[in-house]
Amino acid sequence: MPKRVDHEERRAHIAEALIQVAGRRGLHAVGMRDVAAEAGVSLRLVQYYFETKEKLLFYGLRHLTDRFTARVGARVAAAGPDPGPRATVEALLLASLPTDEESRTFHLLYSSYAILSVTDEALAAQPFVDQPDAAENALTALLERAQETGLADRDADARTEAISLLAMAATLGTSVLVGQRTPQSAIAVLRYHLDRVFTPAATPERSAAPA
Amino acid sequence: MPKRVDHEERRAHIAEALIQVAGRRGLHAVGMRDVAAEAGVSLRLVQYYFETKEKLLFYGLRHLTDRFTARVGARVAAAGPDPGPRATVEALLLASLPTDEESRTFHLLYSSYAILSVTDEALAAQPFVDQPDAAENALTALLERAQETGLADRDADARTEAISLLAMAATLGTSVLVGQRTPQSAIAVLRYHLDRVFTPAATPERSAAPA
DNA sequence: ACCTTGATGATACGGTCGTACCACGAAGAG
DNA sequence: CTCTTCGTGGTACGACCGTATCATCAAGGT
Repeated sequence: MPKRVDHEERRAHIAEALIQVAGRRGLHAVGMRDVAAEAGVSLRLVQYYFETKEKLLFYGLRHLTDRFTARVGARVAAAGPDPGPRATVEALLLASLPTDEESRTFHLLYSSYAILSVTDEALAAQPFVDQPDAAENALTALLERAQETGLADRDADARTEAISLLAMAATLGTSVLVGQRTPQSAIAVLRYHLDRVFTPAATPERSAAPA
Repeated sequence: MPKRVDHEERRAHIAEALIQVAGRRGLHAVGMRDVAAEAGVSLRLVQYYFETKEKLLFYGLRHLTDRFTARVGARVAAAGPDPGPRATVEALLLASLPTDEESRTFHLLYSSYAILSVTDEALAAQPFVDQPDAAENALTALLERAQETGLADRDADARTEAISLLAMAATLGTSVLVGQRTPQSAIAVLRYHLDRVFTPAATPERSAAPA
């Protein structure tokens, strides 16, 4: 057999090129030739590793969400060992705001895919629809745990608050993306609601509330 | 001179066709020939009344926002003569949710335009960027007025709450659009926050608070 | 009556896009 | 050594898209 190549690595490299060029010119404007040029390979190779453009786009979406999930996880981990629920939730929400180039690209492309999926049933059947559900469940669990330990308002509805926080983070992110709002003002809005849901109480590290 | 035609009426008709076909197949997929066929005119006429596709798209955006503004106004007016601030705000927010075909199309296309504007500077310079600001200011004023009359929580920050409500309505609308959430659950989330901001107090029609 | 001018139709042109086709190199298997 | 097979390049094809061109019709003004 001739020289064997790691197909998965190649696909990841090409998908990365797709994300880069799509982040600059928009997902709608990217062609196979653009991706090939960005990846530094020939058009034929893009066809070789992804038979069709549709499959390239699907793989690109998967790659995008995987990378972003890892990024959010790293941000949460960077919040420190065993952080309080508030710090965890804040890290989670703020990580999704388009504050740097990578998160900006993610936000733009994820939104583009979501809009595309409304009129493209093949895309709507892709896995990224349950990604928001996972975030919602995780955030709900965090809030419920905070309520049980007395760190969050017990009168609040955890799931509704989780949905609300994620919904706000999404639109605020878009507002930042289109230049209507600054990242700082978006963060301020989110903190406003975190202050409302989380009771000031003791320091987050302490578990016992002083009554 | 030959038969004179109302250009503005023609443009509105063609723009309507653009909105219809874009609502079905997606804004990215619409071509001039599709618009011509939907409007029942020849391709040449679309070129005649809009010299270029870019101008057609710009006009379509304007037409879309105008129609939607009128729709929201009608919804608010339908809330009854001199309704309470809560009823007005609720009508405002619920009118933007994609609950029927027209609002669904609006939400899809407005989002498409917004995403396009991130990578298309000519589109970013279009007027629709200040539309959200107007809604934000109007909603802020409504909340402040409610606070002054004792109908809303005075400890809340009116502008932040206005931003939050609009942000939630936007993302919740998108969630409904992609089929992730039902309109009812979206409405429930919005009502949850309205219940929080607006004090139960007296009936909205009465102006004097009992305390 | 004629001529100007706005409105409309049919069609052609250049470009781009996704995909298909064909050919060649290179590396292990026999 | 040769042959099979994976990887790769170059290029052509057919379709579509936005735009431009040419021609025709119709309705007033003079």
